[in-house]
Amino acid sequence: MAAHYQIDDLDRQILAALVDNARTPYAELAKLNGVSPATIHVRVEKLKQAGIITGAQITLDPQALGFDVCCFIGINLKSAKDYGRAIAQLNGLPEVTEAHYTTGHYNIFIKVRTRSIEELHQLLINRIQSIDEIQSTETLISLSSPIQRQISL
Amino acid sequence: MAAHYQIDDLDRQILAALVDNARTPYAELAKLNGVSPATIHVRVEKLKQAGIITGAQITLDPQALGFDVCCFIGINLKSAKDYGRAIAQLNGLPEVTEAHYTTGHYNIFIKVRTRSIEELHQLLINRIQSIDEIQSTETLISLSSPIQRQISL
DNA sequence: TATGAAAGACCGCTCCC
DNA sequence: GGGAGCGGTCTTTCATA
Repeated sequence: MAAHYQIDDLDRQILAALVDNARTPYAELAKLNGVSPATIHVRVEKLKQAGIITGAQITLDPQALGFDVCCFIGINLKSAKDYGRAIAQLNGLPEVTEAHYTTGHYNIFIKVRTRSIEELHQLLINRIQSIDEIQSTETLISLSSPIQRQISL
Repeated sequence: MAAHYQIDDLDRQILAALVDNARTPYAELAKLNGVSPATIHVRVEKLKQAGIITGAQITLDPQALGFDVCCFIGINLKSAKDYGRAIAQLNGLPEVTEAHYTTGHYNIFIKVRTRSIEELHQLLINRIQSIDEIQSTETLISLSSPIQRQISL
């Protein structure tokens, strides 16, 4: 992990291509950048060891799986020191895909996906607002997500 | 895209494994589930055609790349009908990794990554608050992200 | 130390049962 | 859904500057 590895233009090109499609053949990357496949391989290994590339995932379309509702929930705790316990409970809810400890209006900010508004309703009442450490919640429903991407370089 | 394809346990196992590691060999998936590699292949193709698997990405560690600051910004527009133009401008900012059209306190809700607080400051003043259609913004800085995952099945 | 070229192993794809 | 063969890709090794 250590210090930030200084990436160059070639690294940037490789990352951009692999973020777009993790299965891009090294030969293609090599041709696009005018280097040999071995060079691509060396660079990818370096990026992995630098901790920049953390893995490869397939991407799922939540809507195709029936998860039509995406929303953010701002959470206020009764006491800021309850943070750890609250997170542990939220972690047990598969619908929660992100949780952040934030400054600003809320103590914790989470992203949630459910199959329907009804399911969101039940989740909120039965599983989230019932967590002892939570004082109040505020829900922002995402009606559409026009931007969704990884950091660009 | 059409109707939701009904996935079974085998599909779920495959998806879970490939979300964890997109390079998991089909032979391994086959052995784990007591079926043949060809069956895995058929299932993966089916999931792709159903639009459930949308692709494969490498995952980047923003911090290893020097992007240490993650925050959410709630945006209120002067007029809700300016939505499209505001999104178009936000789309031009590489630091913006998500944008949602939301109900609740804000019209638009975005996720942003910068290398430093200073960079966030500049981004806010010079590139975001300077967008004509935007009336006001509210920033929530993420101090840590204890949960970060795709939907589980 | 980083690159270029080539050979080997592995995986995924396609046929047929 | 299972099994075998082909093609392609990744990986490794060696040579080079």
